[in-house]
Amino acid sequence: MLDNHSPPKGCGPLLPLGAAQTKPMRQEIFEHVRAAGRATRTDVIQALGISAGSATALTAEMINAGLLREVESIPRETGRGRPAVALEVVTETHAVIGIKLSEKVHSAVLTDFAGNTRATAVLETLAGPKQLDDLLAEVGKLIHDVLDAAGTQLSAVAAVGIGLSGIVDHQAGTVPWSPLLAQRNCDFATAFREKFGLPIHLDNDANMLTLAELWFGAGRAKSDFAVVTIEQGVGMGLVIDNRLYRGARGMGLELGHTKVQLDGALCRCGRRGCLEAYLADYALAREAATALHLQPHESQSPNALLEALFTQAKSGDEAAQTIFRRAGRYLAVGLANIVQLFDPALIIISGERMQYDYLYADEVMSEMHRLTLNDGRAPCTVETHAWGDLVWARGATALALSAVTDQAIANLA
Amino acid sequence: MLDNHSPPKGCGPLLPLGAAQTKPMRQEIFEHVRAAGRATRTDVIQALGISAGSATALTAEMINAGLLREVESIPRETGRGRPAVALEVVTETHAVIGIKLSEKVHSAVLTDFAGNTRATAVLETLAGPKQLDDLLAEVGKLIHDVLDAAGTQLSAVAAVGIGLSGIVDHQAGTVPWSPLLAQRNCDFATAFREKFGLPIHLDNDANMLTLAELWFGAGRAKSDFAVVTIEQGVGMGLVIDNRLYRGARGMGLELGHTKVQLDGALCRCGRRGCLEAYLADYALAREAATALHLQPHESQSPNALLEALFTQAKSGDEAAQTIFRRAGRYLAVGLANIVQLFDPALIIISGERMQYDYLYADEVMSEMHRLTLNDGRAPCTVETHAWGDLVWARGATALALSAVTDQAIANLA
DNA sequence: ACCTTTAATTCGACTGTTGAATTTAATTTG
DNA sequence: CAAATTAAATTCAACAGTCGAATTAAAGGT
Repeated sequence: MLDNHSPPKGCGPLLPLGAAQTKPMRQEIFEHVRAAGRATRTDVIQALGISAGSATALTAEMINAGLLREVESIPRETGRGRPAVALEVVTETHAVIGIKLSEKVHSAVLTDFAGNTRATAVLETLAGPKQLDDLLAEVGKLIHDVLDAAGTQLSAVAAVGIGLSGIVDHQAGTVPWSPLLAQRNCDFATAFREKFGLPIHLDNDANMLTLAELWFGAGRAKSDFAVVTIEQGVGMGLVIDNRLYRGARGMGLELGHTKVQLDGALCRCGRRGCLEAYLADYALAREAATALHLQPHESQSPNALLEALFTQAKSGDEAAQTIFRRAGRYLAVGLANIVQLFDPALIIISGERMQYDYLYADEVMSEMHRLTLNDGRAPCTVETHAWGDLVWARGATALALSAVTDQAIANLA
Repeated sequence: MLDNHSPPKGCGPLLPLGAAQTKPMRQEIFEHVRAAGRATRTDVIQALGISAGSATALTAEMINAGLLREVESIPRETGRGRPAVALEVVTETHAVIGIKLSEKVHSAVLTDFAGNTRATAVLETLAGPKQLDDLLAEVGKLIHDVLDAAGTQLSAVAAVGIGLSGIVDHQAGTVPWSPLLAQRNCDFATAFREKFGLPIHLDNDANMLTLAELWFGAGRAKSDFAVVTIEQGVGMGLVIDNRLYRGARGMGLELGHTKVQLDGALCRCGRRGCLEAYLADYALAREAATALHLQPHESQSPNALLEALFTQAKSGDEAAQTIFRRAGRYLAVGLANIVQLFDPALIIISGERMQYDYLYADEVMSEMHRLTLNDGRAPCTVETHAWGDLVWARGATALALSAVTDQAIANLA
């Protein structure tokens, strides 16, 4: 019957599930109010499916703690019964700063606790890798400027979020590699904390942009979507079940370095056939010289080169058009692969390069749909956002904001 | 100051997080005992970090309910203090059947509540699409056989899990498309329930295999890993945080139809450049005829063709070798893309085709590592398992088993 | 026989939540 | 204008889940 001498080896996963992802109810209420901008207790009760008793107790607690407040003037509507009192986030309690660092320009946004932008700042800078100290000095300048613009001081800031391109370890706060930094494996977070004495949250720029979409943009109403950025490189962010997915080992999702062609075009990373080697600025620029019949020594800035290429293509030049057309086709491949692997309901394409409409042309979309299986289901929607750097910085505020929120709620208990 | 007349639009995700993923503690205890095969209360306390009081109360409750039992004969070890009493799952309470349906042979496994295989059955069948009723008749035969072999009857079975290739909607229990079924959009689950009156859990075969690895195989100790299968098609399963990830819209992860070549080889799906068009059986077979200098009318079974091709390649034939070499290189591309996008700690390659060692050759692995960025981190491990159909069926039992477990625990409260 | 050690149990306390009854604040109606 | 009506918010007893300190249980060591 039962053999006690050979103990069973068992079955099922040996590791426990990731730590409880159930937020305390206080936090869910708070976040619902913030997400709605304003909400009555009844709204909260219905949206979260909680009891009225809990709503009263927990909102009272948070009002008491200065996180929420009742809105004085009720936007009076006709209706019987006791009028509902709207709640809103007390915006003044915590401010956060979000910063996007990039090669030529840094940007910063200061938002209040409700996510409203209070001030912005921009800092032109020299391209090329820098020493960590120099980069932090630029960050200091930015913070100073944005505080100035907001009429506040550093002590009012609860946390800072920073996004930069490259390989960023969000959890550790380190930067294994970035085009902005001369050193490898920078301990960015520690250096920042020493210099500014503020909580810091780092992530790569694609994740920042994805957070911006999740918190402020088209992703707010979607629980699963992907964001693709095409600029200096090709980046990607993914939201699964309303959370930013950072990959199993905390590494970014390197869409730009997925292979779309064996022995294909040469990529910055030294490998061949990466998607980015067909789409990124440098990939177009290096073919542009040929199409524009420039001599090798007639150098221009990459941006000017791309501009010229674009006007050339628009005016009907075959060589210029074929560059964009090929880029578009590979973009379609990249998007199709995302659809096949993640099956998101929405893909958002973003980045300054989106002004070149070859990228969101109908041809690209239809090519993408041709390349994907879709058994009768609604095809994946693709949206294009040609947003500026400030949006990335706002995404960085979202990172800081959510950490500050977690902390503020935890302090209640 | 505060402008009450233009209500804030808010920020942050609008949708709540997915339903609570926190299992009741009873269930965590039960699953830990089952995963360990046998565990004392103290083991449980340490592993789950719970209090001794809870352990006593909850194990007592489950012992009382007949889910767990104390193991009589303690495997006596030297040591002081009160000896710990091991707990184990009461295996007899629930049995489940797992079934893998495929083109030429179906297999079934009957396991007890602890996941031990009690009996197996295999049924040869004709290839080609069938009517749902005919397929269900074959399922009936299989169930009958496996019950016979186990010496039980249908009433002892708590649930059935079935895996089949194609596009399977796990949640709805429907099969939008499968090579096994002549109809599209079969409501398989409903038909099954009507015929057998048993709870049924459907999924595609790649997910079944992935579950098998998670419950019984190399994935048990990993929280994040990918499984790639190469057989008639190329399939993929993904475990994120100890859970099977089914894609944002519940569709499988169609690795086989990711594009690795613009305008590439023709795929079964009618599109060009799909990974599967370079790797799957039919892809190799259609080039095999050329390499083996067969006339078009000299048809063989695909399997025989592949065998012949393989021996030809081994004996040094260039044409045959180049077929395998190309397949291997594209496999490397596919694996590299998985690594870039998901960054798993482990990839398991599985399937009968693994007997052809071109696929797990060192060359393929090193090509894959060449194709991936890895900034100083440990490269992704790749394991190869050439397991038979019964493992897939065992994966199907895992699906049924976890559902039955959820139910049994829920019934306690 | 008595101490030490380890396992398991008991039980009071605490937390987070619910739900019914109640209070509050408005509108509508006789 | 007072009473009825309606809806929002509050109060409060109850309950499930969990913890932790004290206790009991079962062994070995001295």
